[in-house]
Formats: sequence, C-alpha cells, structure tokens
Amino acid sequence: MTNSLNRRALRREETREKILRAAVRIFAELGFEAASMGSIAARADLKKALVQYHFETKLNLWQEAVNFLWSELHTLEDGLPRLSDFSSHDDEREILRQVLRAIIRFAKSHPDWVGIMFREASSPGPRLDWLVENHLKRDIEDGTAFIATAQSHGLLPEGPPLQILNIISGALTYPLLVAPLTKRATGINMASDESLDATVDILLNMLKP
Amino acid sequence: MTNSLNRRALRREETREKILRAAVRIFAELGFEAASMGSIAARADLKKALVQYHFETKLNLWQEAVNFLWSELHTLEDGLPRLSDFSSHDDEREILRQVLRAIIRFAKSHPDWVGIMFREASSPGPRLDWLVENHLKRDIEDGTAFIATAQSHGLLPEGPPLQILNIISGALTYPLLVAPLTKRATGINMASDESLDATVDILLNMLKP
DNA sequence: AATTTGACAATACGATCGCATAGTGAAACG
DNA sequence: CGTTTCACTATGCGATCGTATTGTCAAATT
Repeated sequence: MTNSLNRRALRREETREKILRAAVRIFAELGFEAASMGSIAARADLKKALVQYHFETKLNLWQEAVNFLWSELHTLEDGLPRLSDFSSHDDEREILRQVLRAIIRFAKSHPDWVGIMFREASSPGPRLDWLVENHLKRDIEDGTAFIATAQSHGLLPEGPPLQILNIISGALTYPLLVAPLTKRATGINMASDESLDATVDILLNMLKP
Repeated sequence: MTNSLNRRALRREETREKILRAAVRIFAELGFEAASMGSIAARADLKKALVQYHFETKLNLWQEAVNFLWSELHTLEDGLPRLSDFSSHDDEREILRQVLRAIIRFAKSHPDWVGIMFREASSPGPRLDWLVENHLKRDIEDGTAFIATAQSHGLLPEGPPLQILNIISGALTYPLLVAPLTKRATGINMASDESLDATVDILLNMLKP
C-alpha cells in the first residue's frame, strides 16, 4: 500500500463521514420522512447526487447514520465505571451518580441521539424494527442488567428493572429534550451543565433508600 | 333561527371536526413537515381540496388541530382533584397519586397529545413559539404551581419546581412514549393499565420522604 | 319562485421529493 | 506513459407536495 493509494480512500472516507454527520443532525431534527437528501447534502455543503452516490437510498443512509451515531455511543460506554469495580457502599452510590451524569452528558452533547431515539421509538414501523434488532435490544438488555445489579446492591428501589430503567431514562432525557420549550417559556436553560447536574442530584436523592 | 338554518351549519361543524380529528392523528404520527394535506384528507375520508377549503393553509390547520386537542385536555383538568380539597396528610398523598394517574391515563388515551408535544417541543421554531404562547406557558405555570404546593405540603422533595416538574413529566410519559419500542424489544406492553399504574406507584414510592 | 349563498369537487400550477443515467477528470495502476 | 478506476457532477424522470382557481349543486334567503 503506497502513499498515493490512500489519497483517494482517505478522501472517500472524509466525504462519507461528512455526509453521515450531516445526516445524523438532519434526521434527528426533522425525522426520517421530513428529512430530504437535498437538505442533508446542503448541510454537508455537498451536491445531492454525491450523497446518493455514496449511500444509494435514503433508508440506507439513515441506517448508516444510525450506526455511525451508535458507534460514538459505544465509545462512551467503554469509559463508564462499573459497579463491580468498587466495594464500599459509599463508593457504589458515587458510581451510580457518575453513570447517570455520564448518560445525561452524552445525551446533551449528542442531541441527535435523543432526537432519533424519540422520533423512531414512538411509532411502530420497519425502521423501529431495524433499530431494535441492531441496537436497542442490546441497549435495553445492558440497561436492565445494570439496574438489576444496582438493585441487588441496595442502590435502587425494588420493582421490575425494565420499568425502573424507563422511569430513570425518562427523568433524565425529558428535561433535555424539552429544553428548547422550557427556554422559550421561562427563559431558563435546562440544558446547562449546572441544571443537568442538579437534575441528576435531585433524581438520585429520590432514589435513595 | 329556524331548523333548516342549522342544517348547513351543523354539517359544516361535523366536517370540520372530522378533519380536525384526522389532522391531530396524522400530525402526531408524522410530525408537521411529513404530514400532508392529502394524507389528512384520506384519513378523514374526504377530498384534499375540502380540507384546504375549511382551513386554508397547512399551518392554520395545525394550529386549529392543536387548539382542538388542548380543549380536550382542559376538560380533563377540570375533573382533577385539588390538594386544597383535603386536609389530612394521608389524603393528600392519595390525591397526588390520583393526579399522576389521571395524567398518565390521559396521555395513554391521547397518544396524539404526547406525539405532538414531543415532536414540537424538542426543536425551536415558529410552531414551538406559537405553542408556548398559546398553551404551554400556561400549562407550565399551572404545573410548577402544583409542584410547589405539593412541596409545601411535604409531598415532594425539595428543589426547583420546574426541575421536579420535568423529572416527573419525563418519568411518566417516557415509558408510554417508548411503549412501541419496549413491546418490540421485549414483548412486554408497557402501555397496559397495570403497567402504567405500576409506574405511578414506583415513582410515588421514590418521591416519598 | 327567483336569486344568492356556501359546502364541496375538479383541475392545474410550480416546487421539491427520491432516484436513475450519462458523463468528466484526476488519481491509481500495469 | 497509456489505460483503467472511481469520486464526483449534470441533468432529468415521475411522483407528490402545498396552494390557487374555477365550477357545481343543493340549501338558505328574499
């Protein structure tokens, strides 16, 4: 493999990633139907036909964009602390706080993820099926497993892990999702770091004994 | 006003309501951009031009549909119990449970409301501005006032009422919103009455002292 | 009974959608 | 250096979008 051989492949990869980043944003903002190949190309400052060239169909572009987004999510997961890493009860509670904070921070820095999640998860269809099979099934399993572990350590209240997971997920992501609304209605920016940390603290305070 | 005078006016009102019900569903399912005048007309089993005749533009139809939806919401609010109606502490806690259950029940029976809320609240724009000014501002004020009252009665943990409101709202509506996803991934129907009541109970248990 | 009103339909307009096809020109290869 | 590969562009197709215009016919008015 010479140096010049990489020139084209490198440029190709750059272009593809540029398109994917634009696609993730547009899909998250507008939803699948309302997003257009043209608007995605415009966001990436490229021609529409180029997007079509690299990703063929709109559905395929959506899938690749989702894969791209989830790959970033998994890099976060690798950095999360684990409950098994610590022993004392105080440390475990602190780990729970760190995990919740990491989740809400990721959600803040990736509003696209929240947007795509909420838009696709709420109505049945082929895209939800694909999303469940390729990403969400595993995510839910990991999530419920974490909840169950935390419960067995006495960190979370009793109850079906799946329900606890949904309650916590909603409590964490909802304030962030409706931040534009809250900002508009009250002038308060709920997406600030202070607000988000406060949200975690309030929630953790609820979850205590 | 004769009998025959009402014939046309009545039919007009029937047609308008038929269109509005269809519009609410379509807008909630697809979002504003993806929803089309044609699909709304088809859902109402009417011609596209008739929809245009009654509501002029798509934006105007959306606003009227939202007004129609909120008018149903307000009939629910009128039936809600109030904290000031009871005196003993046990009764107050029971009222809180009833209020939360009424909210989640309404959300279940009006998925369109949840859909429109989540779709419009998450991204800034002229429609969000309109929604805030005409409905949400008042809703948020009422909500935070209720939270503050419940806090003063020792029913909810301390903290900014707006944040508590968002946390509770998210914890209640999220499980319902992602019910299609949960159903697909685990086979469990989180939108069942039992699951929803359990969600309220779990949440209330968290909110206790 | 003659006339006006208004709920509704038929049709067309320009714009934009996803997608397909035919090039173009520089980088990679033998 | 001649040839092939391929990232990228130009152009156009049929379908559908929101909207405007005009016509129709029964109900309401005078």
